[in-house]
Amino acid sequence: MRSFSPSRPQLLQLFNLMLEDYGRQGWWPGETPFEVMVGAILTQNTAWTNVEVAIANLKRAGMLAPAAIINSDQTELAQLIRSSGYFNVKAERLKNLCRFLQECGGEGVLREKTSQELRQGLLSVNGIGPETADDILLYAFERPIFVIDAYTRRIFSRLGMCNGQESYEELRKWFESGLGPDQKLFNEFHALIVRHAKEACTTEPHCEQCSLVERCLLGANRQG
DNA sequence: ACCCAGGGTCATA
DNA sequence: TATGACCATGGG
Repeated sequence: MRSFSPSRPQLLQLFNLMLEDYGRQGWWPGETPFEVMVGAILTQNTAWTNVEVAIANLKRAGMLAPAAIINSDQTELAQLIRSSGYFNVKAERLKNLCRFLQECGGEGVLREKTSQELRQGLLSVNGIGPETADDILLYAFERPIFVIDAYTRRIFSRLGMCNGQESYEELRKWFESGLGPDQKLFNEFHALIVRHAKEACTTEPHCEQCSLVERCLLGANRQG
């Protein structure tokens, strides 16, 4: 079992192939950084379509703001986000996020912090784990942090580039050092991974209509 | 009826 | 450190 170590050209090749197939994804779907943060928590292990309903409910109720969420009744908040699943857990997590933002002095103050400080702060919030923290860092604070998720593991396992057992940090560090700090690239790359996983590289053991592996290998051979 | 979805926490060994 | 239980709705 090899460690995860695809070459930089391989990664860029893969990125370009997916970009040709799907085009730009325009992530994250959300009008404000705060909406992105809320979405990051609500979409935990949940289909995005279910989250859209929940966010629409929050907007309609005037609840899509830190102060409103902090001051809301948790049971009431949970009902608004019911469609996103785990609603009791997530209602508490939203409150935890908002308290964190408030305690830190607000979004503007956080924007002055380094990515490492910000990441540690987010991870200290109960209910925000590595992936949610990195969603927020990349898509709400526009930091060059590469998001790892189950889709990333699935796709790179099928490409034979990893064994699927690597730790979150191991994979993240590899992408970040391999690609260099490039927020725009990380943004589009992760979005394309999600798109490709849903569209072609599904839970079926092999993706029939997915020619990515072959095309990626062809590209690699052509170059070396 | 079953599986999956843009995870994370907590208890246990 | 590494599993397993738990959280829960909605679509295929």
